[in-house]
Amino acid sequence: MAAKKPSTIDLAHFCPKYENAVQTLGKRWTPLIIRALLGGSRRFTEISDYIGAISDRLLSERLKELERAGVVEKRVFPETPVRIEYVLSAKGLELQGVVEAIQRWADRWAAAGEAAATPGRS
Amino acid sequence: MAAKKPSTIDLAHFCPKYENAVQTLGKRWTPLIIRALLGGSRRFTEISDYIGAISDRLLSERLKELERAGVVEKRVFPETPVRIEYVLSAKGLELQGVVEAIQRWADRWAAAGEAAATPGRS
DNA sequence: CAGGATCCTCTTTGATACTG
DNA sequence: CAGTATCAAAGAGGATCCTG
Repeated sequence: MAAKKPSTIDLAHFCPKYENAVQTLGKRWTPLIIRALLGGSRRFTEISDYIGAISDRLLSERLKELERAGVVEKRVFPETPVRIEYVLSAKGLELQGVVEAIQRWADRWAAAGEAAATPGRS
Repeated sequence: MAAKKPSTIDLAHFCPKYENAVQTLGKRWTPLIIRALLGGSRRFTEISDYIGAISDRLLSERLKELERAGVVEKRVFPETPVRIEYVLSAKGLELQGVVEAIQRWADRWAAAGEAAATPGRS
């Protein structure tokens, strides 16, 4: 079993936009980065601290991806030493709805099906 | 650079629920599987056809993960040959909000920042 | 501070083949 | 039909060292 037939069920489904979005947002750390930036512009180290366990390499990589996707903007302040801040673009800000939807779902179903779960804040 | 300071920004942020949800939903193919099942119960092959490029091994793996997470239920009909259908649980059905949020975002920002993009349906 | 460059390891994925 | 088993290749992730 592996052949790809044209499919039996109606395919009013193929949605490159959705798949694209999922691919952009679904990578590891990305949702956390978005969440970190919803609070306003942040510096590299702040985001890193916020997330905690991410490596510099990955954070750098994700930020670049998000920049390319037009979700995040990078602001460079020519001070000394240079200060750099990341902020959500208009496109990025609208992700708040997605983040909230996930949050609501997570809150509602916390521990329902998984381990007893930690009382952790939401 | 790697030290973990208590962080400068306020951390009313640590949210295991959100992270958990993201981890469950963020794996490759999962969002597509959810989407496939929002249309009702589907058989293994139907989901496979719907998604198109997923391998049996992966689909099987994802379905089991989703079952464990309480998002999907497996129905076995003791016919001959046996028929098996997958359907979203109550918990899974509530993911519609998440899917829609992503969908709205994707539609609004299609191709804004990425390649010209295909005209593909949403 | 804000990363870039490397190296190396652990997963994930995708073919393929086989089963009840 | 509905998977499971196996395996090799690809990719993601982490740690470390190094700049401007």
